[in-house]
Amino acid sequence: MPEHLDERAALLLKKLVYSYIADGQPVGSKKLADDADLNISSATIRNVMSGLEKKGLILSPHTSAGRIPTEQGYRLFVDTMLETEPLSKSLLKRLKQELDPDQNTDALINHASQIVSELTHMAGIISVPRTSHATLRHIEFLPLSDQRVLAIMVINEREVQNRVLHMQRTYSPTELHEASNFLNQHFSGMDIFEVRENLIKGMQETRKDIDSIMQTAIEVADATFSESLQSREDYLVQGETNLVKYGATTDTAQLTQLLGVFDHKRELLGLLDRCIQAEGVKVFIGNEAGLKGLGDCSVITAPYTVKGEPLGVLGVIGPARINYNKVIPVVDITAKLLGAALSD
Amino acid sequence: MPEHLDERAALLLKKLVYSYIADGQPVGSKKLADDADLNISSATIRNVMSGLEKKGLILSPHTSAGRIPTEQGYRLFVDTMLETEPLSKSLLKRLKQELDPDQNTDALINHASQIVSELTHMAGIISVPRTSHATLRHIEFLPLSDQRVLAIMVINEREVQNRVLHMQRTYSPTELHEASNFLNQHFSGMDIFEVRENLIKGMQETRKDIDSIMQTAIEVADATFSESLQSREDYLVQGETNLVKYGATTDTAQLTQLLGVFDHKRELLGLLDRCIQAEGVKVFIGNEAGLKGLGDCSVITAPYTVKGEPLGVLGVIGPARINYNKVIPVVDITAKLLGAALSD
DNA sequence: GTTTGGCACTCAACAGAAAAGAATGCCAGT
DNA sequence: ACTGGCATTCTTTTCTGTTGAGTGCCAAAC
Repeated sequence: MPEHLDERAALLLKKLVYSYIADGQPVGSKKLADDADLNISSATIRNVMSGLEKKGLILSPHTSAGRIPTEQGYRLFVDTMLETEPLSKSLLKRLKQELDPDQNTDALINHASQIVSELTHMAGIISVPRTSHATLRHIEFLPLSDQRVLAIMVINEREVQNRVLHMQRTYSPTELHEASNFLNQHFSGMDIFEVRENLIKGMQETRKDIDSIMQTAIEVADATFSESLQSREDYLVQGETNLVKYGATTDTAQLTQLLGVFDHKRELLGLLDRCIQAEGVKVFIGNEAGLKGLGDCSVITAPYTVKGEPLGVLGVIGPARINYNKVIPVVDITAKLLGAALSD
Repeated sequence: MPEHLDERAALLLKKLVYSYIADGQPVGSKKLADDADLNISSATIRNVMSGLEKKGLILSPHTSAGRIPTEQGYRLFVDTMLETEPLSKSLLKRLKQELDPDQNTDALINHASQIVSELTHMAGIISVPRTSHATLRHIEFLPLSDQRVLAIMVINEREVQNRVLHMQRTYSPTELHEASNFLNQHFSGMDIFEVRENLIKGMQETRKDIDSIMQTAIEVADATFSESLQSREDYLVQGETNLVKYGATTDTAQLTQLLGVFDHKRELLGLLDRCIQAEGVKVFIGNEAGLKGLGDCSVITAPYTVKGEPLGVLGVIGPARINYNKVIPVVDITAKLLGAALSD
């Protein structure tokens, strides 16, 4: 459809989108004609606009209103005529400060989504990193009351996880201590999957003549890993309330529908998952995202990578009528900084 | 002011509140007269109502509308004529399941606030437990790159915290290992404040002839504690979006104002703090809470205790027009279960 | 042949005015 | 002490006319 667009038509569309983003008001021919840059009359603009409307790039909500961009209009705008503004120095500084590498993974993830939500006034979403290649760094067991054991694992250098385990019998402190020693000596630095496999193999092969330390280690460690390996696929939403504050004009019904999107975890996760492979920023406009209830909304995502490996996706979600110029770089840079912070 | 209320007047107020909670519509004399239970005419009801209005318990938004309860009306209702419904068995079961003691503190806190938010369709708030008497259970240091050290602490039997520390120099793995051993041997079971004091004393007294292990231990541990002791006073809000979905009628301006309350952390924290001492459920109606922007809203809180010691406060916040009968028990029971789960 | 000014037309948004409806307050009767 | 009735008061709704923004089209101008 978008057979090559007239240069002037393109410029007009651009101006229109900018104007609509700024005001939120449908843009009429007169308003565009008043723009000092272009010296053409409103009548001419009307002609061009009518062409744009035929191509499905803009539409008028009703007869006597101006035009607003359609989904495809936004699309074309974002694809071909977007001029992103570089971040201000102060902002960049703040971002770097906030994403200080001296934090554990969870805190980083949290801060990242929080900060984009705050800066863009949209809702921030972030998928937690999939621990695809989790290497065991350190493990420790502590006895609790009632046949329960507290397991603490350090994975991938930095990430600390802990679980409360229900065991079959009571273990003494020394028993547990020796077990963790054993595991740390033999398996530290190995991939967590390998560790598990090794443990299972060890259990089957030498069922009998296994010494009691290793026996303990295997039992407790197996319980730990089997719990922790279950898919940690998840995401985090922050600043939903921005949507309320921002889209003050939109009616409540639409708002509830939008917020309802977050209740369907799976779909949103699917979307994020699809973005993880793509490099750089992706912009979904309106129904492109394939989510119900997202009419007139945009989703902007960027994967964050550690050493070239995409770990997860950072993004924002909000009304289609947003300042793409500013939001896109924010998401982009934040994702990059997050990746850097995580890889440190 | 509430000089003893006529028995009939009280009944009427009760019916009125129920009706208003159910419909959200101002209640007229006719509607109450239609109630089969009371065989009095609407005219009589009007007389009684006029009395109630003089006492400031109800008011009419405008001349030709019915009456709605005032803050004091709600207050009286909650104080003297509330008949809480016991929780359904299935609900209780679900609550117990969700608040399974085999989780770490953070998860429990999270689940608790999530579940009350979900069940009550209000926003859930919960203050994280103040670690007033934090006894050190176990501590572990792991070296990271670049003079950084990962410190892992187990406090109060169950709670795991970790920090990334920036040290003055690089420490070797064995050095750190010995340091943690030293600390575990000498200070395990002590209050964390005491540990810190002891360390400082040790540092001052034996500045010179200290052996290198203890030196390391002191340095690293001091860094850890000084970071971790900073007030962990904080709270968590969950399900703010419920407020949007629920109060569909209210206009956006009021909504934004309400959501703005969560931006003033301090005030809300103050409120929660005040509740921690009170036993049992507390209900704040409207401006009683002393928060700006909370007109027409209620806050319902209940402290959760472990072994009689109040640790924090669980609550919900939402429109004044809520089903107190159901919400109060939910908050109550959840707080109790949470306490039980935490003390296990 | 592109651009422009002019003009008729459409339709949301606004503002009154009128009508409808819901409750109340009061009063007189039971 | 209750009750039914009635005038009164206001909101809510509906209708109506008016205004103004913006379009589409056409014929003239460049």
